[in-house]
Amino acid sequence: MLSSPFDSIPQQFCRHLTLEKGARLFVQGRTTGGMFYLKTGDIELVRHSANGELIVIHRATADSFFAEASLFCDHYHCDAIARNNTQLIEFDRVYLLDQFENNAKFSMALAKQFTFQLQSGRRIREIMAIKSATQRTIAAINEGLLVGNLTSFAACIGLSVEALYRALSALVKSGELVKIGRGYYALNTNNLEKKRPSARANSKVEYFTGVKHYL
Amino acid sequence: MLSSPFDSIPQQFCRHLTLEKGARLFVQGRTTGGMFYLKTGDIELVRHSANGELIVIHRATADSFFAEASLFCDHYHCDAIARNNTQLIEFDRVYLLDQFENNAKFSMALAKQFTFQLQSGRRIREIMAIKSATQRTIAAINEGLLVGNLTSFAACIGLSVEALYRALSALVKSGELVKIGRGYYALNTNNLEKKRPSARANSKVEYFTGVKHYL
DNA sequence: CCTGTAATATGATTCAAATCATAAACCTAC
DNA sequence: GTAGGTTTATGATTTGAATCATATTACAGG
Repeated sequence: MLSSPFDSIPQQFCRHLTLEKGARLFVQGRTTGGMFYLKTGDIELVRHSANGELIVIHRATADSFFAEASLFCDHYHCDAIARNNTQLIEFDRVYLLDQFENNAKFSMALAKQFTFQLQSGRRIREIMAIKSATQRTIAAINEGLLVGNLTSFAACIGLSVEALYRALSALVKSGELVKIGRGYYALNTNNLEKKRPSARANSKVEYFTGVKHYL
Repeated sequence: MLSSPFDSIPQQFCRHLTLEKGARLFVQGRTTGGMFYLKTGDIELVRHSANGELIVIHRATADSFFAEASLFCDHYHCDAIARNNTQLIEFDRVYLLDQFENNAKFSMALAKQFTFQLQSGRRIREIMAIKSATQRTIAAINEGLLVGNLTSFAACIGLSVEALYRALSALVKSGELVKIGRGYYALNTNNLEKKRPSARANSKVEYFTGVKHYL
């Protein structure tokens, strides 16, 4: 479930939290307690802009980390609000910093985590720059981003749900996707073989397609 | 110029490189040599998809880092191609990993770098999810993303240059921006004061607005 | 089981950004 | 200086995604 090095953190440094929809996890200015892993639900990080309005700076979704930078900051720079009932784990900041001082293996594993998330985030940004709904959708699916339901997937890639449904239909029609069932789509591997150039088909190059690897 | 901990790396571990437009920095499968800081120019990281086409997974621009994950991987998982004449620095992987083992201060500074970049990337992603060209533009400017010329800024926030020019015009007309000169725009601070609620104007909360801080 | 709600799905319409066209300002190289 | 390329800029048109409307399916809770 939890990836390295979080799977090795002693339980006394993992605070398991449950938040009701609408509850605040922390507020701007509060002393930082640690970084978080979001098991289920949604957390929105919002900042009050200079002219008073709220700006969403990140929306964390299930099975992701957030507030990593708080490890190196004394105070939170935004509010964190639960947009759904959520379950999360807070990893104790003092423990993590202590591990950084004294446990090179741990700090490398953590830094590795961070760099993989950087990669992942940049890929998603590149995907979100794709104008065509259909092209963006297939790119996102190719990156393994289609995990939850279609509604959250649509939000994740910056499309309206309707646009996503139409894109999925088009991709099924064009043969790039197959519809497994209501709300379930998969890459059409047959189609993949057909389109792959023969030279490349026998290539010895190892493609880096594992998604979990990036996160 | 270079932020911590990169400003403290001995010169013998910093390879200064110059690439002609179109040149390859590394190719998929090659043994990793280190992570990079891009001084000037543009580097595109591209991957060959399963069906043979090229996928841009990241476009690094001036004054940014890339290939951080290569520190923890033996081989590059994409090609890096210069899209303009570029100057960059390669930080030796073996040195960095050695520092991780033996220099807690250094590894913390590096990890801090990573987390700030994570924050920054997520904010940009959130900005790119804004549909309205005008709203997206002002949000990006508020985040300090308008640094280079307007053409690259447009690409950075996923707008056509024309849409950006029109958004800028609209923002000048609405008073949120002021046009300093041809191609130069700035936030209208007068307008800001006017709109800011009086309660907040006297607030003691420190807003986290420094952009460099995030990168 | 029934009811309310959310997710999936598709059709019709609207609207805004992309695209195409054009031009002036500026910058560089010869 | 001027020729060619790039950036900035604006107008006209097209296109495609958002929006609105509607319906079916699925699912949770009483």
